Amino acid sequence: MGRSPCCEKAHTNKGAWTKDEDQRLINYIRAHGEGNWRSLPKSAGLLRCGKSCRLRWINYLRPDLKRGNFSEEEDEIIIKLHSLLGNRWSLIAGRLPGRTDNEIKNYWNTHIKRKLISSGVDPQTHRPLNSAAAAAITQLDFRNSVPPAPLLAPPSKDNSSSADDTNCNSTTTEESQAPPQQREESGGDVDLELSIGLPSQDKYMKSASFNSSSSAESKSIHNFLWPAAEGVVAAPPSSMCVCRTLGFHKGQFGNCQSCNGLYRYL
DNA sequence: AAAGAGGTCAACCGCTACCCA
DNA sequence: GTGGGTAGCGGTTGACCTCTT
Repeated sequence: MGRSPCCEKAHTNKGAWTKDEDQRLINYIRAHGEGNWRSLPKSAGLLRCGKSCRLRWINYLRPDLKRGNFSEEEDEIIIKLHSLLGNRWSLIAGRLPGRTDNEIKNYWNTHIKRKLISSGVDPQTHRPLNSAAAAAITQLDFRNSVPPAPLLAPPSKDNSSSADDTNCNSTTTEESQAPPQQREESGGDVDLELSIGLPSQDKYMKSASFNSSSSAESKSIHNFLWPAAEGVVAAPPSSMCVCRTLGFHKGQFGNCQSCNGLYRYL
């Protein structure tokens, strides 16, 4: 029962990669490009599972990887994005050029979590630790009713659950990965105003979240991340653009009145 | 110096979404 | 519309490293 394994485990190496294996993989990808991971090991002369090759390349060998310590700025970005996206490491990584989802995930678990805890912030809810219990309860409530404010919405201190929010709503089916509720009253919290650029949208276009049909999860991510960078026109899949009801007309470009992002209403 | 504890991170695993015939 | 193959994701593991006693 179940699927056949992605490779013949009896004939594949596991564990740490050797320099020779790395070099073979690098050489092969330089010559043929990424993709077709299943057949790559054989073609490259590697006794590895395709999955393993892909991971090794993406997380370690890719030439555009930054590696090295995370800067304070990166820390802040990760914290902000995590507060909005939860454990969507690949999406978070997409906003940090040169960083991989695995790297960020590890960094989060080993450094940032601790940093937040030591500063009295719950790393899951991003709320002050002493109100974590209350936050958990509120979060459940929010999933059923009150959505969080969108990512780039102008700070609105007095309308935490306005009608606009209802249109740009965000729900998720994944309990453990639900974006924590935006806090509107927690003064000492992490500043959520995110003013970083969008280096590339390719990743989002390709990501499962964006390609999937209009799930609530997709709406959430689109709503948070799609607003275009300066000079960039974003054209989110129509099924996801929950903001279009807020002032767009079909075929037009414009700013979402709720999240202030640049959209095209398809 | 040695041993144990704790931290780090590369790699693996299992699941899901997507693509295409 | 369906099912198989594939890619990608997030969680977990375990080997290795560093620190502490």
